[in-house]
Amino acid sequence: MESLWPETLLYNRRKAIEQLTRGQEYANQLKAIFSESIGDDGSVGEDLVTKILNSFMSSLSILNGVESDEVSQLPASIHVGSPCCDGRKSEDSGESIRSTSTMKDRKGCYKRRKTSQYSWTRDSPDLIDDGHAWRKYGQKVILNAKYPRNYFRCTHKFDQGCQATKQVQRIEEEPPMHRTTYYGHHTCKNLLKASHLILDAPDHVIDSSVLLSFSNGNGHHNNHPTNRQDAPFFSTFQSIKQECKDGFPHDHNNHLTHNQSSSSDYLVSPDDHASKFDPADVISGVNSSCTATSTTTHHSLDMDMIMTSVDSQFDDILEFECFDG
DNA sequence: CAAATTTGACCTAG
DNA sequence: CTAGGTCAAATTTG
Repeated sequence: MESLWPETLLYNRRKAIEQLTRGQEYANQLKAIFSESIGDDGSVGEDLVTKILNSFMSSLSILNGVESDEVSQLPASIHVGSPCCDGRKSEDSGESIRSTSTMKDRKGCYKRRKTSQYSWTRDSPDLIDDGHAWRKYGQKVILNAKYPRNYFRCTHKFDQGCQATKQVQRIEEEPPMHRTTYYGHHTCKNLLKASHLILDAPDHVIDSSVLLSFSNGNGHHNNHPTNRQDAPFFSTFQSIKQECKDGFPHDHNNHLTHNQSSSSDYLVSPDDHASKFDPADVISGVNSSCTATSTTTHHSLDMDMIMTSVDSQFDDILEFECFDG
């Protein structure tokens, strides 16, 4: 297991490059669509696609540069948002044990993430199962929020060292709206890996407009008035867990209509610009340029393909972020 | 009975 | 000091 490290890195980076390249291709296609089918305000979209392309290009060049450089640098810089390791604490994330001290004495064994970790937020009208197994570990009343915030971690935190975490909070009652913020990335091998696009919605449903708003740095929360929009992503997932139980008072019946669940996704990342190679930085760079609105099915499909590329290479690269070993 | 949730205490970043 | 993220004992669920 442990001897596989460099190989895995190489392999994963190659895959990442592959995915990026594919994304670049898709972005090119999208650009073509924009430039030919839209007359008036297509320039905005086209501009954005150009930016996307640029991001893809620079990401690729960075990755390629690293490839030719040296692999040994990777593990150090790859630790993106996990703030915990200053170096003085030998304990590392992911391993279970903390029980050595008396049960009541939890001093020092808290590790708190917050502020400087990449997060990915999704607003959705229903509780959407993202295909991962989550375990609720807390609930908090938040100061100016009407509804409590629920904390989930990956079920495989201890058996597989998966550091993924999410927070779910209802943000609206009337049309039930929930904001889910994801932290960290799944390193667990989970069966329902349902991560990407189902997107088989037939004729009708998809014509809703898509807004992908990925921002990084500074602006923690979404102030953009428009960042709630329908997106045809994440439609059909298998099991809807009951994340609705307590944090979300009534409405126990969340019958998620397939194809219909809309959500808005955006990425928030900290503002530290590491000067070294930082996969997540690269990705977020790509992501941050993916801000586009489109109104046709084709466009949303294209965007989805791009996002799939970005997403999967995100997974690829960050897979070795915390290798548990 | 094991796994998941609840819930108040605990802890820490800001 | 406080808000909010995490822990873990108690409780519930399957």
